[in-house]
Amino acid sequence: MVTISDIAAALGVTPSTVSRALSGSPRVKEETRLAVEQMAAEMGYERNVVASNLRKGKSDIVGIIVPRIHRNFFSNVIGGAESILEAAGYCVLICQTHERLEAEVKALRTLRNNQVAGVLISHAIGARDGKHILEALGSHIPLVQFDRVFSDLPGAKVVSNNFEGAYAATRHLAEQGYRHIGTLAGYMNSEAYAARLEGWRQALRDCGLPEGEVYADTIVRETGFEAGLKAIDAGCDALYSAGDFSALGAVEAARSRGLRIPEDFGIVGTANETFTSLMTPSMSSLALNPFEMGRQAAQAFLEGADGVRVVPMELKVRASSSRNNSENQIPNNPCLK
Amino acid sequence: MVTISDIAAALGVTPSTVSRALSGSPRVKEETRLAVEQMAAEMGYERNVVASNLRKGKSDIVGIIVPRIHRNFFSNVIGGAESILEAAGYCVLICQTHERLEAEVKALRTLRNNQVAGVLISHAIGARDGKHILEALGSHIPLVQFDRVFSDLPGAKVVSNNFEGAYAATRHLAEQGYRHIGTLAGYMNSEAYAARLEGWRQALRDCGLPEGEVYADTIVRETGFEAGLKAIDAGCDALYSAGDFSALGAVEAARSRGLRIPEDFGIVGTANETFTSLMTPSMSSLALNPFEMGRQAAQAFLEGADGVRVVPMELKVRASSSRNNSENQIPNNPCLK
DNA sequence: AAAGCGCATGCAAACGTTTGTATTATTAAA
DNA sequence: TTTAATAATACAAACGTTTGCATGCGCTTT
Repeated sequence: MVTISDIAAALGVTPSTVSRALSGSPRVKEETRLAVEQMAAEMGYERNVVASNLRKGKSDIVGIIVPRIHRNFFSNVIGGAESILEAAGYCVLICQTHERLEAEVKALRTLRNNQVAGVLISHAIGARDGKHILEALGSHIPLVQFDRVFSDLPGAKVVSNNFEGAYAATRHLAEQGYRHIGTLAGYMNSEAYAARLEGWRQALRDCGLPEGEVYADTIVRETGFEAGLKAIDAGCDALYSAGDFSALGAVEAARSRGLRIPEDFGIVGTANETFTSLMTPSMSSLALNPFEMGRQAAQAFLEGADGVRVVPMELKVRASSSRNNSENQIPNNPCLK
Repeated sequence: MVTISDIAAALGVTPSTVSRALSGSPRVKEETRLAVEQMAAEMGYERNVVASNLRKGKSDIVGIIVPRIHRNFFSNVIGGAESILEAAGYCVLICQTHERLEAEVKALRTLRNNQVAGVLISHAIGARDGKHILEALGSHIPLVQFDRVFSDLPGAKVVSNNFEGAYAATRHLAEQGYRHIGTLAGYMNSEAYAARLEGWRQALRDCGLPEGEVYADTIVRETGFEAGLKAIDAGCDALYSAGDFSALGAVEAARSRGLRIPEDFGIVGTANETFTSLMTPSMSSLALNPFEMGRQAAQAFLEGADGVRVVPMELKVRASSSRNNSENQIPNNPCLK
């Protein structure tokens, strides 16, 4: 491997001059810089980033910690963050926690030990608060949280307008003539899920509908199925689900009870997973905007800005909630596109 | 940050002894090791891996380069590799190429500059051969290729039994009584797709069916739709598709021509994407075993072994190819479970 | 008792870069 | 022409770890 010393020797200058020339310091003559650059190219020099990182005390790596990369949402966040970070000369190191707190702590340790320039994180369900996070990461590495955030942690946060989104979804169900709208809620230690629950609740109130059933901690297909059965037996004719997989379970529950969708039973999920548009009937879903959230998180890191950024959600109306009862339409639903 | 020198000073020994103690060298007394470990824990020491990497000339990072992380296949490969590598004390750095050769080359450069311990890669469609790869990565970093491999590159390779899998899928269609079976093939510069094409061809021969239509370079939904229309117009009553998304497109094409699935038109995709089991009718698919491929790739890296490892595929028979024409069943199809 | 050996540790040089300070060459001002 | 100021480069010390070689000590062997 060719080093700056090799280049320096070849040109009869010192390594420091070469270093400065290559990093664009104004302390070298233009002529020298050109000579250095040409020689570097000629000799096939590439900067040893490990040495550089050691000396500078930080690297050009940004860590991204997510529960699972194969979730559409997270892989798109990563894509969005990557698009910004790559352009800014960073490379990204991706860690999965599989929803386990220990894995999250371990990932933070690993990133700290690698002296990453910053960390973008969406917490594992297993994480209850921000204490461990700060302890594991230390306080001098910039931290940006997205989607699943802890308000007690410092640094920037990027979230969806979960309240407004769930409100719009629920209101849409009401417009379609459903009158007994329950919800498949997520984990209540997550602010995002809590906000969706409140949005659902508020929409019911505003539409003059009775309080609906809440089925908490239903995130996956299986629990969605079970909760779906319970909801149907309790008399629900529609569900707003805070997740798509649980919504899918509920669809199967409705089918197993012989209900037609959307005629007898309506459903709106959340996250706009790929399968929602491919299944039959296609499923309405409250889409997050993960790519934009990733972009915003990366921007927040680059700018070193604190504060909360809100990325709007968008309701994708599909077959599972489209009864077309136009007489029930509530005009001017602001969130409905 | 506390360093080994701090620990050494606190104990009245030298940094070298501390270093040896912490890395489990047999050259320190058991007693000393204990004292060092206790002091390290007490002072909250954590090894500076950047410095360590610089000195050792390599890191504990393994790079994984894939076209897109959100593809089910790749995210599962990553999961499999992670499960092995993490246990072995490595952490993984994931890079996406978005199917672009330049991005692949850039990722390899980045990994090399970070002195990763090894690279696991599945090539971008844009990559034509292994020349650029070796040039960008250098020759002293172990390289393991999976799924999309170039035989002209050194190092281990992990592939599916594409020929046998496609053979089984096609034969299954023949068993179900389909008589005019075309194929939606992938890109022919990929050995995996080429092998699937041959498996399809061989199955037709062995089943005494006429040569079928080949629609190459159809990988995505749109091209699958167009090729599907052509296939139907050409008289096909079934398709083996080398991808699931193109198979989905073909399903939509059949629908648009008023054909019933599976009664009038049969289809088997490849990859077993999530949506295949969720759509209606559910789609048969030739499942890859990505998690196992990831495990094998990681193992190959750890063992430093060259050679090719073959991971078997599994045909998932679902509604899109199930006419239940039992009189046409070919007994003892070895690949059919 | 001297020589030989093995064990535990110390010493010091690396790994390749960055950067504060010192030095020299160049130009401008007096 | 001398002096001051500035530009360009050189010098050298870091960053924290690892590791070959040297050292010293206590023990066995002849």
